[in-house]
Amino acid sequence: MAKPTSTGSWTETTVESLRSKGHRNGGARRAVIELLGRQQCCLTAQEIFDQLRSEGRRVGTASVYRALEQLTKDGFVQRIDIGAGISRFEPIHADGAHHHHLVCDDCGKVEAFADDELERALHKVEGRTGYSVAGHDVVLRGACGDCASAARS
Amino acid sequence: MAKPTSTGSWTETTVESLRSKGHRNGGARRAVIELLGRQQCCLTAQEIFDQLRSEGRRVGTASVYRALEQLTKDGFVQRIDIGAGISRFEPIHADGAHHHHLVCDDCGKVEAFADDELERALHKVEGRTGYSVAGHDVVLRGACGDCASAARS
DNA sequence: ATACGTGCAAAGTATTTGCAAACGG
DNA sequence: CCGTTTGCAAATACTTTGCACGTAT
Repeated sequence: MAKPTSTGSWTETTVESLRSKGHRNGGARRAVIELLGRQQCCLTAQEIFDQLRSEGRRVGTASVYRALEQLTKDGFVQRIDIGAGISRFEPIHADGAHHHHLVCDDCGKVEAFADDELERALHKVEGRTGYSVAGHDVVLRGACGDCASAARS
Repeated sequence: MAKPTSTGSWTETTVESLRSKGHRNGGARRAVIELLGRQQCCLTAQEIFDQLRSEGRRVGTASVYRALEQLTKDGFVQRIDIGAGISRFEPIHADGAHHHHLVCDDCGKVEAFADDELERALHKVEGRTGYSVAGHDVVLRGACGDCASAARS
């Protein structure tokens, strides 16, 4: 369970990689990258904006969206669509470790889970599709423990 | 392979079930249900609206959205979030047969695929989550055959 | 100094809501 | 008849775009 994830590595790799592509290291995008690097799971654009504001940074929503779009296009961030009209974003770690999401339809809570057998099954299917599959996304929807017992009582 | 799926059954079951819950059988929702029942894969709300209009029905977008929301809540329709801000909808068939989606990042094409091993792996994981899982959704993203070869040339 | 990056405000889309009229049972 | 359902239009929510200014290199 305790995974030796060097917390800062994604942040550093990402910043360095952008730099080597000739991008500058401006405040807003840097702040977005650093915030994402600290997260364990996905955040909405609004959450990122609010968090940065509450840290005192005078960022604009546009910069957050622009940074996320660029990071997604360059393969550093995965965009996850769970509910209609709200996108969530999380870092893609270089070591290939990744997880999927478990959503409570009731309270809206989002949690992560990982499963090797599922990954293997996905990988097999991907080879059969005729597509050049770049990524996948699995969402399980249902009632979380709390909401399920609340409903039962 | 040949499964005796009586094509109209989902439509009928859904209408009947709504009726038994005391809902009426008005024109707009009925039209949405019938259209969905004829589909093999998912449609966007806009596609449903356009299709109904082109058939000469004077439906409003609101009715389409309201019908879809109700059908989703009652478990007759699955909502699928592929791209940001666009939801897609497809009937949930009673026999449990269902498929997942393959999306081309390039041209936006959406196709369906099904895989038993993947379903088994999902089912196993679902039991371990602590959630009461109501449904799942898998999306594979990448370049379809056409777009991949176009990029290569 | 010179582009790239940024913040603000306005625009653009997808979806939801308010309400009076239409309609099914 | 009565209450659900509907269509329209206005409102909302999230995201994108235009533009002048700031800032890293």
